[in-house]
Amino acid sequence: MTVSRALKDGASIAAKTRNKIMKAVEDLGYVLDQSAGSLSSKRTGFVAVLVPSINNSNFADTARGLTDALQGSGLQLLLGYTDYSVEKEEELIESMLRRRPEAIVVTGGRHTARGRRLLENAGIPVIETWDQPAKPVRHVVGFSNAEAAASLVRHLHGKGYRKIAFIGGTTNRDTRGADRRLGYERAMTALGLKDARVISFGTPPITMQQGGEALARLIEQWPDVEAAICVSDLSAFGALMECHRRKLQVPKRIAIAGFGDFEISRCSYPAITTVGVHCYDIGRRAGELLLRAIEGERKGQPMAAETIITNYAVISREST
Amino acid sequence: MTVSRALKDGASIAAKTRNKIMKAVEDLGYVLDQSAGSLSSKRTGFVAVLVPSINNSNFADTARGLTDALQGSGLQLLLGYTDYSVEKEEELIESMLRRRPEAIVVTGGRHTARGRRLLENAGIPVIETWDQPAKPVRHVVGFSNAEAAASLVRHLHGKGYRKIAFIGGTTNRDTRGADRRLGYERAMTALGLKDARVISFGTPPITMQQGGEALARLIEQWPDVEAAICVSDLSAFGALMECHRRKLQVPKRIAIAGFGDFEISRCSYPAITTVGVHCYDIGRRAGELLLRAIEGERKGQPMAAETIITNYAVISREST
DNA sequence: CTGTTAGCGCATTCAC
DNA sequence: GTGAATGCGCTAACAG
Repeated sequence: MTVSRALKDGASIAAKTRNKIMKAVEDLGYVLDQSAGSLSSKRTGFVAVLVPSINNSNFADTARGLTDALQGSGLQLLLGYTDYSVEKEEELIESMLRRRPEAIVVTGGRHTARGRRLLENAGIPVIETWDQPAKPVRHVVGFSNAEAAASLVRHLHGKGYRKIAFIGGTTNRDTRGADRRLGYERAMTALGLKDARVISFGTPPITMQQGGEALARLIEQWPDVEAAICVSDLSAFGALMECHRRKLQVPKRIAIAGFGDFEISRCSYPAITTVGVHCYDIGRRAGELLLRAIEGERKGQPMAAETIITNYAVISREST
Repeated sequence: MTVSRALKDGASIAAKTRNKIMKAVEDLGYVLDQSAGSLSSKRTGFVAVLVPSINNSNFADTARGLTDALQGSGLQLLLGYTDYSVEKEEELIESMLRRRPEAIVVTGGRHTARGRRLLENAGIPVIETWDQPAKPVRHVVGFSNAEAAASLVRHLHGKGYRKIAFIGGTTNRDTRGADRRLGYERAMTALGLKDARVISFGTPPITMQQGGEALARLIEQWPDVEAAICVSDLSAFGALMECHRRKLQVPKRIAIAGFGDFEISRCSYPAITTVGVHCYDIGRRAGELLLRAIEGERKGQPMAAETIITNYAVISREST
């Protein structure tokens, strides 16, 4: 018991005893066993985080925001990749819960029925991010992808563009991508622009290269198109480079816009108009929310459900 | 005990008993507690993985390769970000070991003295990746960054370039970046090109934007430069876009090359010459190696140290 | 195929 | 400031 205390921080131990213990620890190469500690104390120090993917995506920034927020709290991320599938998400929720995380962060508000049930009954704080679900499980840190995309449509409309197309993936697996398309369609209708031009190409998340190929199709199918909104900056960049190859002037001949404000859209030439969505902040604020929620649980005073809507803004650049 | 068995896969349980148990599990919303299981069975099912960063970097691909390799093995990644610092790495090694991972994967062969000691005494398989250490702790999956960079220099030399510059970060924190610069310098000397032109700009990992700014400096300092090798594709892309802005023709006026074969170098216009390094495969093969090593440990037959050198190759594209 | 016993390595709780 | 007893929830090992 004395050793256990010596290895904690805020315990009262005689300096002499502590030194003796520390020397033994050093000599033996002793390392605390946290699984045993967790079992006994009922605190695992884990936070489960489920993201669709971590490669070339905004979610990497969100994960970093979370990591930073949890810095020094003694909590550790348990990261899982759903690969944009709610079925995979369900499996992951279950396997994560076996590790007894003290909170769980998921991406989006769509889950399988069982996945949702698992979340609801987990007995730990749940945070849904990157979305604004109609019926959240509990806490939310996100924004409406549909509304964000709509605001981009209105922005382009305000600049005089009328024949505006949307480039996205073929399925609705990427629910945020699907929401963006929905927002595009609604905004077009609301503006009296009847002929929505949607190119669906590639399994989400669509790559730079697929963005380029989609642009080729777009030009072929609707040669009179004036502007293309891409489901993400990566595909927008691919589309932009395809324009370079085809000697289509951007934005003179065709305007290109993306979504997400990746570094690439800031640095590319021309720089790409996009919707900035504060990926890092979503993680950061989710982390802060979660710290308060865990604190509440430990004290036996569960936190009331909280919804944080993060900002987004159209960032107008040279490509439109 | 019967319940415990019913929830495993390969146990012999009467179908009737199993159904009864499963029903109770469903009704109660029971979820196994794996920390308790780990304590008892001495298998945590964790694999610790330390990478410098996961944002916009090759390491995200390596992590994905590892994830894929471990798919279905029941092992779960415990990911940590060292932020390119060996001190942070040391801390992370220690905190990871408290979780009793069954293996640990680190990036690079440079560690603090204590970090190395912790790895050596951990009593689990250790894999160093992304490097070819002179004295590995145990297993290695990587390649020589210096040699890879040197081969790029020789490639450019073969194409007729002589005034070849190197753009990298200011410090040696990014040891792989530092190795690449070293390889560049050695190769220049070996080719009889005495005047190495090194631009050090920005804290590693250097961003697209910093790549652009570094190019501006390069042109200013050595207007006669013929080719620039950038420490990574991201900075190469930034440099390329800066050339666009300054109306410097690539590769006519100046050639640009990167490192890492990110998607961006394939898709940008002009496409960027780079060194392909199989990031995903490093993870994948580390994962496979680690599965064998863990299997060996469980059987009490530790695996002999193994070194897997992964391929790299100069990929010549339009930018040179 | 099912059940009993024991113990994994800690932290909680209480006694001194 | 230190220590003894106890149990966290599971699985290994063995018995039946």
